[in-house]
Amino acid sequence: MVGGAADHPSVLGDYRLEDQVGFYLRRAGQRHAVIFAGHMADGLTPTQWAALVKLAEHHSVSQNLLGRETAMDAATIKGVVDRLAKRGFVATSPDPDDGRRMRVSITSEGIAAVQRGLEPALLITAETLKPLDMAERRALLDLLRKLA
Amino acid sequence: MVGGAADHPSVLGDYRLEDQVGFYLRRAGQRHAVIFAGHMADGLTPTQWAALVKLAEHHSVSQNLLGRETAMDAATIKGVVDRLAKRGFVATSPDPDDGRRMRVSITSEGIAAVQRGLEPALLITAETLKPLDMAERRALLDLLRKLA
DNA sequence: TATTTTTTGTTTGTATACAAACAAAATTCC
DNA sequence: GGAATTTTGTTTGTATACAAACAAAAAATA
Repeated sequence: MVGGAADHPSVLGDYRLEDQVGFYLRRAGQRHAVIFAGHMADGLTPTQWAALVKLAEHHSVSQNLLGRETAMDAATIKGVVDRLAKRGFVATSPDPDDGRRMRVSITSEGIAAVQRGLEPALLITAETLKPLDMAERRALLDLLRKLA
Repeated sequence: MVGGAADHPSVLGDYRLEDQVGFYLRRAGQRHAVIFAGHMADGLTPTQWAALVKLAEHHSVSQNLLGRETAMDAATIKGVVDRLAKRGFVATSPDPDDGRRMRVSITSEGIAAVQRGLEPALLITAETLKPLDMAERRALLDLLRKLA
């Protein structure tokens, strides 16, 4: 007799939600999101923060490229940029050299927001990794990098 | 001179998006979601699948408890249950012993969907973990469990 | 040059995810 | 028994996330 425990329908066999990576990736992501929302300045979301950080490095990139560098597809990055623009952290202008492109650049207010968010950002990463010792943190980062 | 590279504004110091767990948790979750959507039967989403699997184990639980066991808050599990109910995979009824509770149970069609989804589900986990060897898979699961 | 393909951005629709505010029922505490 | 608290579920609003369909511009190719 295999996979037919008395009080469980045999449909699932040995399959358990608690054995699947996807389940834990979702849980870990949720926990991180809560920590992020609890610490970040100006109510910036993880994706908004990612976009601002990239813009602080590049100062000006096309909207889709910004999305690629921050792991967001075209539809998602558009919403993020729109919301950042509405708050004055980012400015958009048509690319004079390419009629398709929308150039996105960070404003001085956006830079100020990055400055306010930097300490919280470090805290967020530290708090997320708090359950792990240093070797485990390195291992997790390595494994996630391989996975993505 | 620290943190002031020539072509980078010094705002960020040593902070890099690519060093933060949150960024990789998001990326890994996205990759898993794509793999999931590419293989799962009946167009079931990860959360819908999680709910169905839990219901296949329990057969009948309250809506909020189902949410807790599948890592969804009250508002989220409601939407998931509503959509599963609309497709006939799940049935809801008021709990006779507790006027607040909504009892959720899996239907025979829901069980059939779980049967159809089981092989894809195993494939999804395998494909997600493909970049890692066996020791790394165990390590990742352990670390994510500690994290969540 | 003309056609095809690719890239870029937009819009719509569906599905998480959570905060906050709310109502109703059950439980706890005095 | 009665009041305060907790639990359960709903609704609204905001923000990802992606598929699919579309349009416009640029690049590649014949």
